[in-house]
Amino acid sequence: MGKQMTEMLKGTLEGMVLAILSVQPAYGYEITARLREQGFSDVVEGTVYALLIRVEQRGLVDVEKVPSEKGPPRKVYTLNAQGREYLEEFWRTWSFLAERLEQLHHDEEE
Amino acid sequence: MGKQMTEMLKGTLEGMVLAILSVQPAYGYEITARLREQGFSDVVEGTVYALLIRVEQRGLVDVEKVPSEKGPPRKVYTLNAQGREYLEEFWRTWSFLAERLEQLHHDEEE
DNA sequence: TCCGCTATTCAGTGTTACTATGTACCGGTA
DNA sequence: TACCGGTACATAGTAACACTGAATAGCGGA
Repeated sequence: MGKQMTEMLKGTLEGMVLAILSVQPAYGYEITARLREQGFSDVVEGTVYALLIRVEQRGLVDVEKVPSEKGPPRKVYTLNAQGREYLEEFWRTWSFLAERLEQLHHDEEE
Repeated sequence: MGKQMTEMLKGTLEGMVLAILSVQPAYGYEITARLREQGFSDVVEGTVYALLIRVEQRGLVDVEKVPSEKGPPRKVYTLNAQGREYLEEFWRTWSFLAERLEQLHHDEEE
């Protein structure tokens, strides 16, 4: 991944993680692995953990410690009602931006 | 506009400005006004000027001073060959991100 | 015992957009 | 002449966020 992607992820990575959590609860290491599998190859643990702490402090997710067979206990995050509201707002913002960008891309090719 | 949009613009605003310049040359004040008209209501001059200086220093645009009837001389920016390459890369990055987000949005609604 | 994988944490850095303010040029008007 | 509003650019300071790099810790297998 390049610098452009790094900058573009600012403001969208958070929404992506919340969207992942809206499908089903997950923990940091797992979320990171999933993102990397989907092509975001240099999203690293540190980034996701910091993000999870932020959304937790803002009250968008609930946390539960679950023991793991393979290592230290996992912190499993669940999207709560406030998080769902915030996620909806995220999609609205994203859609607005995506529409304008589509328009720009289209204009450019004429 | 909210905080979400502010964060999302990091990494996309630059591409948007370059896309505007790829259609036709323009100057800072004009670009700002156009963005604001299109709904990016709190993009301010200072932001765009700083961005234009950055892309100029990276050699993505050419600059020409043009006298104005209504005020101080305008700095008219034109996208050059290197800028076009960079813009193509921007669109590739954007498309990749947009596809994954569409997928996430879709998954979420099942 | 040591290594590799799982899993979390944290201090430090760089980039970017916004805030707030200042400078400067011009035309119109009182 | 003096002032004001609109045009146009510049810049120091701040906040937010993703990445770097390193540390800690638990578990199983060679």
